[in-house]
Amino acid sequence: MYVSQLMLATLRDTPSDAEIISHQLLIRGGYIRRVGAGIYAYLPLMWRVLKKINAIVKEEIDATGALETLLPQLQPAELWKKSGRWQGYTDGEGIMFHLIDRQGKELGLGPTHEEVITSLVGEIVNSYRQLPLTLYQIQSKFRDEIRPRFGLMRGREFIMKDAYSFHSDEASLQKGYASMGVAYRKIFNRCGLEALVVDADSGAIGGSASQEFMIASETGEDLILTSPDNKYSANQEKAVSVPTQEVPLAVEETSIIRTPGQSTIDKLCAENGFAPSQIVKSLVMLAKTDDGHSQPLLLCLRGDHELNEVKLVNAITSETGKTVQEITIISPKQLAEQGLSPFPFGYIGPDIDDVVLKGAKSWNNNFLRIFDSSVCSLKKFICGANQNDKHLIGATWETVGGIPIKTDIRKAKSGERCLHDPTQMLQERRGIEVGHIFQLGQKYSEALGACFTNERGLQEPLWMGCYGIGISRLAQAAIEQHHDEAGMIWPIAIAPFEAIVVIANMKDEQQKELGKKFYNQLKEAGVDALLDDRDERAGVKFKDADLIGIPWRVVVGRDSSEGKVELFQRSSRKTEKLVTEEAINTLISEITQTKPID
RNA sequence: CGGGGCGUGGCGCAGUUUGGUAGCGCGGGUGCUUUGGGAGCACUAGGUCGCAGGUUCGAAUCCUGUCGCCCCGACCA
Repeated sequence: MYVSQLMLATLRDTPSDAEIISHQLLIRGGYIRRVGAGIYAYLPLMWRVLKKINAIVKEEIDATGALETLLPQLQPAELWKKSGRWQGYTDGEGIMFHLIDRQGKELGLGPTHEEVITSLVGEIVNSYRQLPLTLYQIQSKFRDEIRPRFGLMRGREFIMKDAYSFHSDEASLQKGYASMGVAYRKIFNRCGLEALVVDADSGAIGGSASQEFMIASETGEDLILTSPDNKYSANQEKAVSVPTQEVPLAVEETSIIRTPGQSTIDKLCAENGFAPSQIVKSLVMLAKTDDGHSQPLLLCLRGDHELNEVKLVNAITSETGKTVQEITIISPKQLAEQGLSPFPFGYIGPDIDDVVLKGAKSWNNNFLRIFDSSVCSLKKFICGANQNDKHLIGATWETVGGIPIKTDIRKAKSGERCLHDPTQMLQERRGIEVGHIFQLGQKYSEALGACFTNERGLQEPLWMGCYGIGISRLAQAAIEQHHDEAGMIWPIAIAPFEAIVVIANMKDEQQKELGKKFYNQLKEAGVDALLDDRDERAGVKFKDADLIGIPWRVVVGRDSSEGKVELFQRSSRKTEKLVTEEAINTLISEITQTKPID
């Protein structure tokens, strides 16, 4: 490919709406253009990168025995109603774009494909003899993100590889899940990326075991906790730890103290010399469930801990059997709307009476009380006295009415001890989620009636796994991980071109001729080469080559009269002057070395 | 959804406070010079200032509405 034919559109200025470096470089390098919020066009350079990633993904996923398909993006609502996800995905914070067609039928634009694939396989597969079976596809997905950002990182339309496996029993599912995990490691490896595997919450997709593949990056939206021995790593949403020891409260009697204006943990501690770990923090929140009910929550945590909303949602689900759509803090305004008297915010205790909810217009009339495990082990503590400007000091769980539901709803954080080895402390890093694998179990097959006949001749819902890779996100994450001041530095396996031949001065016939000859030889050797034949100054061409991140650059310039060219490696910035033949041989062997052996 | 900010040639921005009929840099085109790290000079094209109303002799500028986009937050009372 000649650069003059490439529609290369590099920008000198950094676009004002791009926040992170990878996003800026993608736009400056002419890889993508924004079409709308969270909607991007992949320009020719980008499409080449995506195709290279796709090829690697296909090879590795094919190698697991999976079959490639292409499923519809436009999906009837009734499928989603069957699985029970329509409401959650379209109401409130729902993420699915949806519409009504001219017949008045509801349709959704696929954010994921469990429903379609499950009902499809359920229709086609009848017997355990046809299992296991894995199908996958690479295509655009649509998600109406609350807030699209960072270019391709969180777009509303993005490219994803999704695979679904079907099994006749759990053991087979676990085997399939494991082999997909191995394939994922190979994929990220081959793409030249350092990926971390972490335990994860399965979130809206559901299911049991689940792991995420993270590209370590400061700009990542996820917080990861790892142990120094690397035996434990988890997304903070899921992470567990041994809480730090609390400061014991040396108080004999239970008493009420006046604490005006001390409605926060910080103020309370500052005024009275308390330690945050001696305080029981009581939060009142509201959970909207998929059956349309609003359930008030009373949550207790140690003063030095933070609520993990993901764990909370899971706790509510396992306690009530209902799916939580949304959790919000209860505001004075909401209380007024419910016709309730104001709560003593900032002074609420674990034993606040359900009476305060009596007469609520649309809420349940009792609190669902969930206490974090670590708060429950406090012998004596300080908590709100359920009256404005008053706290209870020296309280015990007996004096505040005992412990209702006790579970883990706390965020683990760095510096806390690991469960598997208490001598190790958790460390924090940020990551970009590029892959996620789940053992779904029978959740979807049950809901959609996708059954097979098992060895005993009985009908049984299919055992399922699902496995995603964000292709377009992965491409951008690669830049986040590989760049310098001058621009991108693509890992060679996913670079749009492997080498660029720069003719320094197009007016010099000798350079021009040698450059083209060199380029043609590279092409013949199977190298993905680019020839910069533009009538630009050499400096411009160097800047562009650096910016768009081509791994190897060959400069045919002033030394061409002696039959010499310059070989430049983008990643190491090393330059070598070589005679033409030697340069070609060196380059070809460097490039073919890094290609996988088929 | 809450808070903040921004919409002015293709891109990045100034001008808005104090209304007077639009400017700078980059980019584009032409010509000459230059030719190894985003060249120089000259000429040139390109904008009904997001959109719709209103105020005014006169609106990019003031008022009202509306649309779009960006950033922060949406968890500790």
